[in-house]
Parts: sequence; structure tokens; C-alpha cells
Amino acid sequence: MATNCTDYDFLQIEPHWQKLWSDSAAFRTPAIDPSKPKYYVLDMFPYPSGAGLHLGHCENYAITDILARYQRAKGKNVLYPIGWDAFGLPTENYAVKTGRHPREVTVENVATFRRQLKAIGVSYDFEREVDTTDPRYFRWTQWIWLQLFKKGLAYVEEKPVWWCPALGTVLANEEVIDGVSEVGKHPVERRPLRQWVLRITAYAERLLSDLKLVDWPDSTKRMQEAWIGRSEGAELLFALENSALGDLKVFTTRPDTVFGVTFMVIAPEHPLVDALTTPSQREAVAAYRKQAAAKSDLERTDLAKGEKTGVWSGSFAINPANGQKIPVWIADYVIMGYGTGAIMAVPAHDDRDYAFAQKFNIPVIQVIEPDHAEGRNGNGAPKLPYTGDGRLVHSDGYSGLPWEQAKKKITADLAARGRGQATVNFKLRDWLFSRQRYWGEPFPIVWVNEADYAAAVAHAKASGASLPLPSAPVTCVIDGETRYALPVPEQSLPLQLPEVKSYQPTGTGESPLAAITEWVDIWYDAATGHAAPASGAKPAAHYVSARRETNTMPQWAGSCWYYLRYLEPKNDASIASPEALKYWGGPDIYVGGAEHAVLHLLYARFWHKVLFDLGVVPTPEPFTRLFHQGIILGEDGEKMSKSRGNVANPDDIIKSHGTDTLRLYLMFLGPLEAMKPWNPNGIEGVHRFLQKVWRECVERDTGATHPKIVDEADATPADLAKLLHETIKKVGEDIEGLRYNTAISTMMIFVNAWQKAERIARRDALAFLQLLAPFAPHLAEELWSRCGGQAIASTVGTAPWPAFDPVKLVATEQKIVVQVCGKKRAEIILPTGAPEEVVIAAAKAHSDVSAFLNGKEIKRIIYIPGKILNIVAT
RNA sequence: GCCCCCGUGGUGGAAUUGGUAGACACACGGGACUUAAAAUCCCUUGGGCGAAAGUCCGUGCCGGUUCGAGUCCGGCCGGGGGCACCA
Repeated sequence: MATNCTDYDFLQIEPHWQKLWSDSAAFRTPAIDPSKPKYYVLDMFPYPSGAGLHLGHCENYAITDILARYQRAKGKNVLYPIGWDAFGLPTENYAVKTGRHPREVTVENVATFRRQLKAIGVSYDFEREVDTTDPRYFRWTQWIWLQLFKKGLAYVEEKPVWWCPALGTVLANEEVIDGVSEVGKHPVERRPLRQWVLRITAYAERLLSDLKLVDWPDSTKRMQEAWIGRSEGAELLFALENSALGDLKVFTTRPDTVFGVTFMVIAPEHPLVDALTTPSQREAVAAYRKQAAAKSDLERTDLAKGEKTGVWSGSFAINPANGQKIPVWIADYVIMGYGTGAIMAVPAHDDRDYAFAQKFNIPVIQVIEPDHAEGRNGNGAPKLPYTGDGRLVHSDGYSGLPWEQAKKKITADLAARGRGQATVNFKLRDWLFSRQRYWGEPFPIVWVNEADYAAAVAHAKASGASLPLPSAPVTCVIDGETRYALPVPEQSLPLQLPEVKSYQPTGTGESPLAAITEWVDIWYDAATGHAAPASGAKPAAHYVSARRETNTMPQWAGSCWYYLRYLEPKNDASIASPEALKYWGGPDIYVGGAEHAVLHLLYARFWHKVLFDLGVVPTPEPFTRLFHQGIILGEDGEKMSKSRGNVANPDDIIKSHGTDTLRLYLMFLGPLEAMKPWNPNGIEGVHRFLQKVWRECVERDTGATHPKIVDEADATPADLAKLLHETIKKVGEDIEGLRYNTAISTMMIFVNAWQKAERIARRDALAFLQLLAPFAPHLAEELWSRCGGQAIASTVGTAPWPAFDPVKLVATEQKIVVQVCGKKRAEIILPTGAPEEVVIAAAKAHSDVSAFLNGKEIKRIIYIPGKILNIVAT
């Protein structure tokens, strides 16, 4: 079945085998087979952009393809799928520009990606493709969302969000980088809008603690920890001097410093600002709030490094620890979104409070005495602000206590008096989950008034339909009227996107969907989900007047659970059957870029945990092992980009050197996780290697098996046989450890030795081709076929992975390095396992060693068996 | 500012738990084959001194631990990533 070319014609060989794999469905995932171990290899699925595959994709997919092919050869039941994360802004923006339907653009881009993936010879099961924009897929995205809704994890809030005038849409915090939009780098501003929000904070504790269950890069775990940002401390109540106003609640991680409080600060957006502002301060406070509101986050960030700003409210609070009267300030270095939006300021022991106190001439009271000299100036006085550890001073009743102890005691004592309690705070915010765009999943929600809600729910119940209703209804105010969120029945999913002529954002903050009146304003049947345009007659008495939710879900939605859908992508009864979920479980390895270290990977963990709580999935974590491949940079060491003109195109390399060479070279460039520049010069090296393999296997001119390859089982010289078994061992270990670059160099070493040998046994040549097969599958198949491998298995990919023979690995001799005083002086060859006395005697007898021992006294001898002998002499 | 990672030949990089630094490749140079070229094969290639044998130095810099440090510890310098007034 091999081609008939006589030299290594990859342009003929590669398409030949790709067609054969495709025609024979060689990579169709095997059925569930409890007798065989499963192995699930997952790539972060691509966004099918118009630009097509780039080298980074190739690197990512080559890594997983090698692993998948290896695990198949090891006898595992391998699931290795691919899909398309196809909702999203770039496609919609392109559709807006060209007047084409985003679906049409998506279909086209997906076709390009699929063709390119096949051209790099990746062994996906293309029958399991998922596409997040396919209604049969997003039906389940909507279903999961309804479960969140039912559990009370979805709510609506009018909140200031990032409004981007240029994109005409709202952006999530994560999409705003340095004060401009991540996509397009447009300026953004704050603007209040009605939004769906997911209560991810309810899972903060578990998202943090369950990180210990997963095998992930430490840096990624730490990024998630930092993002969740757990901090332990206390909420303390400071009575206000004007007792009619009640208490001011602050969050602090340092209750031990409460005796050092010399002022309070509340955020400009704090609800008590107006009440606390005295008439004489009114003007100044108003001016300050206006100024703070006008600042973008970028400006506030810049200011973080510089001067503090603020204004006194005119009011005072009372320190619950010592009854002292302290002024309440308003300053934007305190943010409303964290803790309580109010702090107790301890300038002696906090950098920011110190800077503020310096600027506004507020007293500084030291209450922590450093234990160590580092905290002190030359004269013994503590360097202020001092944020390190120590013992309390100037703290009535607590002075002398170590700070950790004082934290607990002060918190407990204040709690006993009803003036505080220990609490935990998180930086993690709830997840802003709606977009004012067309190209996303519509929310399966309609809005109705209170009376219609009750009627609709009653009708649905009477009809036997079950609605995923939360225990407390989700409401919002639209045009002055309270509206109730009514979920569509699960059976009526998917809720499809209506056809629309213009994808242009409305510019009002609403999605383009809001302009499709006949879809939005409807008569609605809560039991069936059936709708008729409100412009027409009411179809039946039980229909209620409703307005559809016009927001769509963010791109993250579809990518939060796609790894589950691969198990049974065509299942219309559930996400996947319990049997499939139990057998395949989660991916054994998940490979993708580190840019998803927090967002996607945190969101997907959140959804997975919700599904776990619902009993849908059997595991608490979705991705047990995670690997980030490094970015391939341009030749100039900069990020590849069109504007820089440093983009290397995979298609060009496939034409000039073949995809086997491209894959092998990408893997050979360096450690997979390292960021590395593309160096087109080195590609000749791996190409030469593959040609060398060809020449060792194929006779020149005839194209038949090379005459050097013979059938006698023991034809391979002993040292080459030993090297082969070492190579088998190392390549296997390196693949499993994702150290492909050293696996490849090991294979190169073997081929260099093979080249020098007179003969090699056929089975040994074939064993080597099996090692090569995951990396360069097309060449390996071709040579397997030409060298008679079909007597063992029809394709090299289906042959069982070669085992190494440990007996062959045992050497009869060993080389021992002899050092004198730690410096290498000689090497001696001795039989393996020679006793120490023999080694020492042989070493001393060696002329290069004795020369350095001459006239010296031997103080000590260290022998590391089989490796090194160090003689210390003076 | 805080947290994390990384600094090895002309280049990409290799080096189990501390145990021969520079594997494997690229590039440069020299040679063989050839009328010639390409391809292929062989040799050299960290630096200094030396004709050579050899010898000293050498993993960003300074210091430490150790019989022995690219690897461990402390302090710098440089590069990259993440977070950023989070109380």
C-alpha cells in the first residue's frame, strides 16, 4: 500500500497516507470497552478565525497527536477529539463589515481549519467534532445555564460595566486591558446596564481548595489562587459619632493594629458618603466624587504609584478598641467592590495609609514593634510604615502579644462585645455573563409581569411541564415596571437565534436582537415555549405577554463544558450518558496556551463543580492534568504578527519540507513549555534526519527494502541492539513526560549508529519505525509498509508499542570517572559491579591519577558506585 | 510595588536525586566523491597558553555550603510572565 516513489517524496507520501487514514476511519474512537484502559487527550479547541492555522496551533496539536498515537500503540482506548469555539466577536465584526451571516462565515472558516488539520496529519476523530454555534450543541449550553438559574446562581443586576463606544458593546473586566478593549484596543468608559451575573463567588472556597486535587503547572495554580484572592481577617464595627447613622463596617486583615487607627477611609461610591458629609464639607466632597468618577481605571492605576487623593467628610467615628474619636475621609484608594468599601487606616503599618497620612498631616501611631533588626533604622527606631511581624505596643491590654495571637484575641474580644467578627474575603467577583451582541447563545428566558408570572407558572404546572424555577424569582425593572424572569421549558430547547438583517450593535447598549420586534415582543406559552408575535392576536387564553431576553451569552459559555460533549456529541437526550461520563471521565491531559490560566480554566471549573453538585458529572474537577505549550515567536524573537511581518506560515513549510518535518522540527526546537523563536535554519537538520531514515530503509533506485535489513533475528550488532533498547526506553519515557526534544535527539543518535552498522534485523528496523511513528507518522507508515511491517500489523499505528528488554540494557563494563580533589583526571573502564577496592586500586595505578597524588597524603576517598571516584589528597 | 519563572558555546538547546558541562542539531571552516554543482560521507569547532603532549579558566555577577555546584543557600544584575491602591 506504499507509494511507488523511489526517493523521499513527501508531497506524494503524506497525502497518500492521509487519504488512507481518512478512508479507513483509522482514528475513529473505539467504543466504550471496560476491559481496556481509556486515555482522553484534549486540546483547547480553536476559535476558527479567518486567518487559518498558525504555527502555534501546529505545535499544540502536534504535541497531543504524538501522545494520542503513542497511547494507541500502548493499547489504550484513546479519545482524541477536536471542535470549534465558534461564537464570538471577530466573526460578528466581520459579518457586520461584509454583510454576510456570521453562520456562513463560521462554516467557511471551520472548513479551512478542518482541511489544514488534516494536512498536518493529526489523528483526530473528526466524527466527534463539536461546534459551539450548532443548535444541537448550544441547546446544552442553555440547559446548563438553566440549571445555574434554577440553583439561584444567576441573577440580574443593573451595574456599572465597561461600555466600549467603538464596539457598541459591554465588555467584561477581563476584556479590558489597561483601560482599553482587549479586542481592537478601543477606549472604554463606565456605564450602568442591566446584566446577567453568575454567582461564581459562591464557589470561591472550593475553587481555591480543590486546586490541590489537580496536576497543573504551579504558576497556573498560583495565578488562580491570586485571582480568587482569599484573605482572612475581620469585619469590625466602628460606631459613628452621629449615632443616628449607625455603624461603619470595615474589613481588615490586621485587627491586631486596631489601636493604631488614626483615620477611616470610605470609597467615593460608599452609600454613607452623603450622610457623613457635613454641610461645611459638602462642596469639597461633591467635587472630589465627581473627579473620582471621571477617572478611568487606567488613571486610577497610574495614580496608585503616585499621590494619594481624598477629602475629609467632616464626620468622626469611634474606635471600638479604645473609644477614640477618629476622622472619616473619602478617598478613591479604597474601592467599593472589595470588602465593605471602607477601611480603618493604620498609617504606621500600611504603605497606602502611610502615604495618605503624610499627605494630609494625619498622626501616625506605632503599635507593632519589630522582632528583628531588619525592621529598624540605624538608631533602633522602627522604619515606618512597618508591615512585618512583631509584638504589640501602645495597645492597652494587648501590648507584648505576638501579632498573630493578638489578631485572634482582639477579634474575639470585639466579637464578644458585638463589635466585629472574623471573616474571609475574596477578590473574585461574580461573573458578568451577558453581552449585547448577536453571535452568541440566546438566554432561554422571557420577561413577564408579576401577574403573568404567577399565571404562566400555574399553567405550566397544570400542563405537566416542569420549569427550572429558582426558589426566589429573578426580577428586574424595565421601563418602571418590575419584570419576572421566566425560564423556557427544558424540552423546548434549543432557543435559536432569529434571522436578522443587520448585526450592527444598536448603540443603545442593547443587542441587535432587540431590534427584531416580532421575535422580542411576543405572546408566550410557558408550558411549551411556543411564541407568537405580539403584533398579532393572542393565540390562546393561557398565552401571556412577554419580552424575550435580548442579551446573549459570552464566548466563554460554550467552552465551559465542550470537553464533556465529545463523549457523545450526537446525544439528544443529555449532555452525555452516565455510562460515557463514567467510562471516559475527564481528559487525562489538557493541552493549551497559558493565556487561559485564569479565565477559561476558572470558568470551566466553576461550571463543572455545579454539574458535579447536580450529579451530572462524577468528578469534582474537570482537568486533572494540564500542560501549557510555549509560544512560538517570530524569527526576530518577537510575537508573530502580520504588522511585524515575521509570520511563518505552516502551509509553506508543508510544501517545502513536508508536514512530518514541520511537526518533528516544532517538537525539536526546545522544551515544549518554553517560549521560543522560530528558526528556519534548523529545519534542514530534522529534514536530513528523516531522509537518512529513508535511505537506511529503502534501496536506492528500486525503492525496495534496503538490503542491509535482513531477516535473521540476531543480525543486529550487539552494541546497536543495546542502543535500540535504550532508545525504546528513553523515547517512551520522554513521550510520557512530554520531553519530545530529547526523545528526538535519542532517535537521531540511534539512526547515526544504524547508518554505521553493516546489517540490522528486520524486527529491529521495524521497532525503530514504531518509535518514529508518533512524530513522523506519514514517513513511518510508508517505510513500515516497504520494510515488511505488514506481516506484524497493517499499519504502523496499529502495531503494539515495542517493549525494551531490560537484559539488553545491562552493560558488562562501566566507565568510572576518577577525580583528584574534585577535578577530573582520568577515566577507567572496569567490569560492572567491580568492588570499591578494585576501583580504587585501578584508579591509583592510572598514570594520570598517580601524577597528581605524588607526594600527597590521601585524606579521604568518595566512591559513587559505577559513576565517580573522588580522591581527596593534600 | 508584589508574586512567579528563566540567564549554559557563534545559534536552538542537552545534562535522573548535587557526580565527566556543552548530548543532539544548526551555522562556520577544512577534506573526500564529482568535469562542475547539488546531495552524501569524514574531520574540526567554549576560551587562554602551547609546535604537541598537556595545562589553566569557563554555565549572568559576588559570596556561601559540599569531597564535588549549571543544579542547593544568601545578595546583586539582566530578561520574561502574572497581579496591581484588594485594606
